Amino acid sequence: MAHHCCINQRVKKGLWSPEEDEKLIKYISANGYGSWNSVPRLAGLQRCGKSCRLRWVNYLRPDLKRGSFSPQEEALVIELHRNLGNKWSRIAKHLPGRTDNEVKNFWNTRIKKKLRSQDHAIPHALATFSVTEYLSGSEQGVSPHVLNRNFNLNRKSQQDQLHQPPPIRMLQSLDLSDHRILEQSSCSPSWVHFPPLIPPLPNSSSKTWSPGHDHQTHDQLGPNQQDQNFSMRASTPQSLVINPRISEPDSENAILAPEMPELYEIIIGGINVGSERN
DNA sequence: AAGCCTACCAACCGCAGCCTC
DNA sequence: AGAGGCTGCGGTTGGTAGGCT
Repeated sequence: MAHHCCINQRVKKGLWSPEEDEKLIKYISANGYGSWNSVPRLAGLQRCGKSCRLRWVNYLRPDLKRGSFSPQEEALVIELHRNLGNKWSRIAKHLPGRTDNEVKNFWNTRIKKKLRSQDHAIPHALATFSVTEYLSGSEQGVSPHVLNRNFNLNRKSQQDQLHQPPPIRMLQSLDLSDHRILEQSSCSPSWVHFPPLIPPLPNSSSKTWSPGHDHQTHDQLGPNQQDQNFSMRASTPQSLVINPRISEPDSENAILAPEMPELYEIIIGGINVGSERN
């Protein structure tokens, strides 16, 4: 059955052309998105609204992080999946710049296989030292240096993988059930944080983003992605009204991490012990 | 060089849930 | 209360690139 938004429309399917992307970007840049169903008509696209939304959310959004998952993201995905199951959107909320689709693909293509190949599904690092454990340990004042000793970290190689700025905030959009789950696993959300991939919104009430902040690491982008990034910069105004329906992380409630100097090294070190990245 | 295999990922599909009337 | 519209989510598919034989 055709989706209701596609009924009575001659809609195109399949991959998006650069021209279509450009149209969608231009339209949303100028108007924001209120009703996805009206977007294709108003933007001059022969797509259904659902397809437009998906394209925007998964690919064209300016705050997306492209490129492969970092080891710390991988660790977080594994940990969150352990707690949340296949709740990709909820997992993705904890990974700024990543979409549910991206997380899902990442899980299905990489982690699942990796875990399967390593008896009992848990990478060495997480089997012996999970994010949760570290986090709860940190709260109890366990020195990262002690942990570093245990994992025999190679700081140089870790630094090479760290293309992230210092940690700032994470789990800022946790809902209550997420909090409960993390509490059950003795993990305090206030300690789970991650380098920001997009500039934090100025405040929670203004639903705007500024494409002027270009945080993408261009050398990680494929040619098509670079083109699209270029398009974004070329055509996007300084601010854009985002549909209020889309829930933004609540900056008011965002928990700023006080300091987490070596979390990355610890997680990365652990992961590198148990598995190699490709 | 050609064919096959595998990994990856963009996009689609169908359903559930929310909202409005 | 319930019907219809819409959005978001999770599962799945299909195309493509790269490696191997």
